[in-house]
Amino acid sequence: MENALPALRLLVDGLERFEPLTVDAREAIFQTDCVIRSYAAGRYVLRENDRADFIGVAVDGFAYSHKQTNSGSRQILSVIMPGSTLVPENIFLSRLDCSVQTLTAFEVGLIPRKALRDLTMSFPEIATSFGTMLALDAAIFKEWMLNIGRRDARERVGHLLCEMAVRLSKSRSPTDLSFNLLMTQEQIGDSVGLTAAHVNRAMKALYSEGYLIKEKTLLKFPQWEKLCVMTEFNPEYLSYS
Amino acid sequence: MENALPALRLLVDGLERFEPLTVDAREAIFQTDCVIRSYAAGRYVLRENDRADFIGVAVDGFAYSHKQTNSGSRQILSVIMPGSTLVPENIFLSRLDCSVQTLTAFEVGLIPRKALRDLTMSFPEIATSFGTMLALDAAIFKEWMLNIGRRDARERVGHLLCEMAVRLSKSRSPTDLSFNLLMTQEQIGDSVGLTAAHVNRAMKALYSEGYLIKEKTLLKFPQWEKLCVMTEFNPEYLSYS
DNA sequence: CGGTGCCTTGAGTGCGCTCAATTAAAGTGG
DNA sequence: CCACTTTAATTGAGCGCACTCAAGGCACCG
Repeated sequence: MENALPALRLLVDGLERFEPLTVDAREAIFQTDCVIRSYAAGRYVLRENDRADFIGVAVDGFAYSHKQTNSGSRQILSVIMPGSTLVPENIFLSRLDCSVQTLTAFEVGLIPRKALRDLTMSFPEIATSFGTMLALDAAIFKEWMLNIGRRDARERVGHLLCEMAVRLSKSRSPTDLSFNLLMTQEQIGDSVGLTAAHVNRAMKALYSEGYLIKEKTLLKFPQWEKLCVMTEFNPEYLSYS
Repeated sequence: MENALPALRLLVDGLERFEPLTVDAREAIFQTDCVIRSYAAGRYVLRENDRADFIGVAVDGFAYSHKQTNSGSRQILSVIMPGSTLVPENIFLSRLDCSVQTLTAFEVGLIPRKALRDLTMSFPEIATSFGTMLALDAAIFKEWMLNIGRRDARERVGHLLCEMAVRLSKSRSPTDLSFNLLMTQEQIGDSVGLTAAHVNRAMKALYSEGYLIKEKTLLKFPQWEKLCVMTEFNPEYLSYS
């Protein structure tokens, strides 16, 4: 498998975000089975209620997890970017509580869940690292609940865009916060509990107030600080120490 | 400390919800320092941004975790009931990403975070159990996001009440789903992203449609199944296997 | 028996929704 | 490279759900 090693390296990097693993633990992860699978944009990678037999690590491309209402309206729960573990909760639970769908062409490394479970039992540091990963994800969930439940449209959309900018910048220069916005306005709406039409109006306002500039798909933040104040975005929750 | 042992027992029960701990692990937890602290209704137990030096286990009474907007509006993130670990994320993170405030008179067992961290490193099963606990909490967060973002007022309130009924029944008879509703309508509103006034109207509708009956604080569900259908409540997410 | 907190209700407003039409952009195949 | 198709963005008109603000009722508590 061509990309199996990079996938495992991404997983290890993710786990070591706060505390380095021991050499043995790292080695054990690299010995793990890992199959690469590719998806076109818009495809399902995981489906709610399926059994969690594999844990995915995003190697390339973007995706999102979501839940749906019977009437068909959708709530996006998280945005998955390269290096993200897909629904890390499923290391500990055997059934999926949400679906994952691709946003772009997407490549995942799939690791058998059982293998990872066994590793958590042999290496407490690995279990703890996964715990930290879950806790960080939960911090984002909480911020999203506040965002969806208690902010108005402009603030919601702005806040989401700030979060994505910071999350994407971790892998790049921390001063240039521009990024390629790959979500449609409908998907943005599904992330923040709004309609596509209203996301459009909110973004129009953000453009005209000078908070955002868009060139093709590249989104720039000419007044980053001011936007953070307006949307009450404080990046700390993305990396609680 | 009078109630230290019951508090630790509750913690062990919580951790063993899916998989039994080994005797050694259980024993190690019981050896842990645990201080009981009591709070009156309406008091803060934990404050956002404080350092997480202790992990709390709810022994008696109810509380909730929340985040606030600068303008003062509040989003409740979770309802804490006897046996709940207060913000289990904080075993893995050293800073609090939300506050905890009591709903009623409240008693917690406080365990030094460092002691629990050390246990997770000595007993991988404990780390894994905490991971499962986080994953179960995350499943509730996700359902709440869907609830807040994509359902109307009546469904939101009904869904929350169904969830509370089931969560409370775990410790009692699973057929009698009635329970003492201790949240004010304002707090319900802060849980589901509505105003107190509108929660009132939604509940009025639920009463008049025969979905709910309230005697004093006791809330009954005369048409449980129908209410579950209406609110799309499916208790599976509370105990994903 | 007055106080205090919560519930209840009304009137009026507005934010975000719905639905539909139009424009723009991105693919796609010849 | 251009017609054709598809998908996304944009905008308007009108509606309605939930909000705001305020008043009144009720229950519990000292």
